[in-house]
Amino acid sequence: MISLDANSSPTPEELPPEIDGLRMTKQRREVFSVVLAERDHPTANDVFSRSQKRMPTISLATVYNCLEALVSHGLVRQVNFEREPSRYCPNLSDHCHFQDEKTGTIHDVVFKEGVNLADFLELPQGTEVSHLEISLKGQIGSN
Amino acid sequence: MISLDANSSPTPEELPPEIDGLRMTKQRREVFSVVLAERDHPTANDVFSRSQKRMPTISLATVYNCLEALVSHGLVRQVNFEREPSRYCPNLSDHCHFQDEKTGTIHDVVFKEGVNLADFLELPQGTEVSHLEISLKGQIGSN
DNA sequence: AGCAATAATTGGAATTATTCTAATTCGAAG
DNA sequence: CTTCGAATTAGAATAATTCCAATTATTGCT
Ligand SMILES: [Mn+2]
Ligand SMILES: [Mn+2]
Ligand SMILES: [Zn+2]
Ligand SMILES: [Zn+2]
Repeated sequence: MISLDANSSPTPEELPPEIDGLRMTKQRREVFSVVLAERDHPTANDVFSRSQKRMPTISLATVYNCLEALVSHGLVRQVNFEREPSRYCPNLSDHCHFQDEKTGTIHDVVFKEGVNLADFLELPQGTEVSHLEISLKGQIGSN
Repeated sequence: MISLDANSSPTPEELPPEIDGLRMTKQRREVFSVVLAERDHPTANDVFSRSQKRMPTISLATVYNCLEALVSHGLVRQVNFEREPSRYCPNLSDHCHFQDEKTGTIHDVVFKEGVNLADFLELPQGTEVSHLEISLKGQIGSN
């Protein structure tokens, strides 16, 4: 289990050689550590440029490959806002996303204690939900 | 106010020359009537091919332009599932979307009586939500 | 260690939904 | 009827993402 402490995210070297059955290659560790390092929901391109600092030879294709591997193994979440480029989120707890229309900044939003989906949606009974995405946009109360 | 009765949607000719301050050109009426005709959440391309039946000279660019005009005037909703092409929905009531992973079919899902956003989300106080999108994927209980 | 098999990485090309551009056409208003 | 801003059009451009084929790295044997 990877620590998500706000003030100390693992360097690539600190990540184990395998997580959850996923082989952690040098590139995957780099990409994962970049996603873990900041909670700003970077795009693939953001991850690419940040990764290049430590690993100048990494390619954008590899960043996409690594992100896809991490997402499909449940280590990272992919976040979408309308037709904008996908963003990546290291927060695996149940949450959704709010984008400040002024700045573009994305904030994690958690569900209130003990609420669950079926409680507020009129879902056709027997429905098995495998994926849920809630995206909000608006303004932060600034006054 | 446009009728949304399941079994009689307006033909282009039946639509007025202006709705809500939006000038309804021949093409906009055609596109709007196509979106109103079926509740299957067509993509821009779907709308294009359906429109071409009645109006063979309409262009894809125009379909995009018309959909954009209709969406920004609140007459049609734009619906997104992850990175898939946008879809368009004539249902203006408060609802969200469920996509059957088997068939790709999209179903409208309504909120239970009297629930409201702030009731289940831990939103930073003072937040003004201007846009909300909830997208679900999964399987319909088939047994 | 040496070797074969397998998986990951890479640069560049391809894909594709959508947007842009510049020219033409339309239509409301006078 | 003319004018003029708005809408439509065909086609080019854009941009995020995926694909491809070649190279490189890693794993699992002997
Ligand atoms: Mn997702
Ligand atoms: Mn929307
Ligand atoms: Zn998040
Ligand atoms: Zn809908």
